[in-house]
Amino acid sequence: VTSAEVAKHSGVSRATVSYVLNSTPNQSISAATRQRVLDAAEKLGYTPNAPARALRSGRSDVVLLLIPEWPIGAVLARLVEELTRALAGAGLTLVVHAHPRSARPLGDLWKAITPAAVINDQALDEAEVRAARRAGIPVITPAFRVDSGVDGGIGGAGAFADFQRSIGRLQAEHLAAAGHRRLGFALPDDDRLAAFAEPRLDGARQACAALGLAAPVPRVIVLNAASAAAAVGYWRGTRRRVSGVCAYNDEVALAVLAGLRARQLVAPGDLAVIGVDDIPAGALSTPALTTVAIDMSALGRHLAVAVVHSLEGKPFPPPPGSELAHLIPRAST
Amino acid sequence: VTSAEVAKHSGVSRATVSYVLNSTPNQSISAATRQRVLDAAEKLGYTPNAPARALRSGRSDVVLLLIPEWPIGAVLARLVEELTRALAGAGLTLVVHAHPRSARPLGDLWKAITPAAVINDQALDEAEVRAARRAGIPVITPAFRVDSGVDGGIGGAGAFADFQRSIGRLQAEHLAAAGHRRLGFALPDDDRLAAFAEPRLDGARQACAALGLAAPVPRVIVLNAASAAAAVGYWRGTRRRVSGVCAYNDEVALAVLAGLRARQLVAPGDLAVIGVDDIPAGALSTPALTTVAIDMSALGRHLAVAVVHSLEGKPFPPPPGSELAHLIPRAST
DNA sequence: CTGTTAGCGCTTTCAA
DNA sequence: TTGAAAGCGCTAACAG
Repeated sequence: VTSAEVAKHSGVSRATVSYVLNSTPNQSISAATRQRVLDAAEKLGYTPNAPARALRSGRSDVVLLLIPEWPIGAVLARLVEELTRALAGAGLTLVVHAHPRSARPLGDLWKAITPAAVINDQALDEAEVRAARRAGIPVITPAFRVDSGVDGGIGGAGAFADFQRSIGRLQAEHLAAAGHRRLGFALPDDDRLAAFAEPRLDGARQACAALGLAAPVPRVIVLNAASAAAAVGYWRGTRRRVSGVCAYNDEVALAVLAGLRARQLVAPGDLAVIGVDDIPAGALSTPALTTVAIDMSALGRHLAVAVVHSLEGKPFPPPPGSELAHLIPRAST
Repeated sequence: VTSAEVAKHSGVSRATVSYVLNSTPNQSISAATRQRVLDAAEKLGYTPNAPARALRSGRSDVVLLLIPEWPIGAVLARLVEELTRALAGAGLTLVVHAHPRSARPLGDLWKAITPAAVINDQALDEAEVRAARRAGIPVITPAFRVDSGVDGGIGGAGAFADFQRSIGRLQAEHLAAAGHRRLGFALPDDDRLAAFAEPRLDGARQACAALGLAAPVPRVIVLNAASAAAAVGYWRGTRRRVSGVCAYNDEVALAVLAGLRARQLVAPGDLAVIGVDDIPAGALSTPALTTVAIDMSALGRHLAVAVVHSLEGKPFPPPPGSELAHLIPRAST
C-alpha cells in the first residue's frame, strides 16, 4: 500500500498526501483535506516505505551502534538502553550490530543499511572508519576526556585506552591507600578482552610506579575456583607476597574470591580483591566485592548528544572523563 | 560516488557495472571489462547505496531482532551472538533494536528500516505483529515445541510461556527429588520480568501439584542480602516450613544465598536454592549454585533457520522443545 | 557481450 | 490550496 493509493482513495494528489503525512511546514492544507488523507491512510493501513524515503531524502533515521562480538553483554546493555532512549528523543532509531571479527569488513552493512551515523565501539579499524566517512556517514567513537597520560588531546582511540587506564589506576590507588604494597592483577582468559584488560593493567602499573610500589603481578584466571586458587597460591608465595589484587572485572574478582575460599583464606585479610563493573552478584558475595562502577548511562547520554551534534554539523560536546568511573568500597578490600 | 560514476570511469554502461558488481547470473561479461569495472569501483571507493538497492529490489538483507528493554542483557547476548553468526552465513545482517515500552508502537521503525524479517522476542503485541505482516514483513516469534500443558499445538505465545513453565517444573522437580516437600519461589523485583517469572512460578506450581506437594510459596526479593534475609525468615517460619526455593534466576538465587549467610544459615542444609541461567557468578558462589541452563545458542540457530525458511516460503523447521533447558546440579541443592 | 530504458515509492520545487 | 513532474541510485527486462 503506497502513498499513491492513499492519494487515490482520498481524492487528492500524491504531493498532498506527502504534505499531510509529514506535516510539511509552509503548506496550508485545509482541515477537511487533511482529515480525509489521514483517514484514508489509516483505513488502508499505509506505512511509508523506508528505503524510498531514505533514497529520496538522502538520509535515514537509523543510528547504528557497532560493537565487537565481545562477551561484554551485561555492561553494554545499560549503554544501549540509555542510548536508545536518548536517540529516540531526537527522532533517531538505534540499532545494534554485533560485528563478528571474522566477518568481511563492512560491505554487508553498507549493503543493508545506510545509517545516519555510526557509533563505533571498538568494532571498526581505521581503514573502515575512513571508508564510512568517505561514504558520508559520520562515525562517532566513544570518546573520553583525557585527564593525563601519553596520548594527550581529546577523543580518539587513545582516549578509550586512557579511560580504561584510569580504571586500573583507581583500583591500584584504592588498594595502596589501604596499605597494600605489592599488588596482583587478575587478567581474563579471553583474548577478545585485551582492548580492555591491557590498559587497565597498564593503569595499575602507572599508579604503582607513581606511588613507588613494585609493578603489579599479572596472572590470567579462568572463571573457576581451581584456576583462581592456583593464582592465589602464586600471588601469596614467598617470592611475591602480594596482598591485594585488582581484577579485570567483577566476574574475575568473584573467581579470586572463590579461589580464596577454596584455600580456606578470606578477603581482605589474606588477599584484598577489587573488581570492575558493579554487577549484582558482586554485592551479594561474601565478602561483598569492592568494585569500580562505570556510569554507562552517562556515557550513553553523551554519545547521543555527540551523534545529534554531529548530524547538525555542530561541534562535539565535551566528552566525559574519568568521573564516569567511581569506586564502590565494600568488604573485600 | 554512484554506480554511474563507476560506469563513466570504466567506460561502460551502468547496467554493466551493476552486472559485474552483483555477479548477476546468465550474463557473460568479458574478463577485461569485468576487471576494468572492479578497478574503477575500487579506485573511486564505490559503495552501493543501500536504500536505492532496497527500493529497487523490494527487499533488504536486514533482519531485525526486537527485544523489550528488559534487563536480560547477559542471557540475550548469547542469543544475539549465535543469531548474528548464523544469519550472516545466509547473507543476512542482524540488527537489534531494544524497543522501549513507552515508545510509540512501531511507526519509527518502519520509517527507519525495512527489514526482510522481524524476530519478535516479546516486544510486539498482536496488533503490531498483524500490521507488520500486512506490510509484507514476516514476523518470527521464538517458538518452542510444546511438550505438554494447556496450550497444545506448536508455536505462538503459548509456547513461549510453556517453555518458561517447563523451567519452573524442572526446578521444582529437582527439589522434590531431593526430598523437599514445601517449596518457596523467589520472584524478581521488576515488573518487566513478569512475562518470564509468572510462567516459571506456574510451572513450579504444576510440578508441585503433580507430585502432591503444597503450592510453592512465592516471595518477591530485591537484589540485596537484607531483602533476601527477610524472605528466608518468612519461608523458614513455623507456618510455612519451606526447605527449598526455586529462584527466578541466578541473581535472585545468589541474593537468597546471601540472605542465608546473613542469618548464619547454609544451603542446602537450611534451605536449598536453585536458579536459572547458569551465570558465571553462580558457579563461583559458596555453595556453588545449582541452576537450570538454557541453550540460547541452540535457540539462536533455530531462529536463524526459521528466518531463512520463512524468507524462502518454506515451512518452519520443528522448534526446539524443553531440551533447551537442562539442570546443572551443584552444591546449593 | 553491452547499452537503453523503465520504473521502485517518495519528496519537493514549480505552476496553476 | 493543490497538482504535475522530476528524479534520488539502482536493477532487470529488452534491444542491439
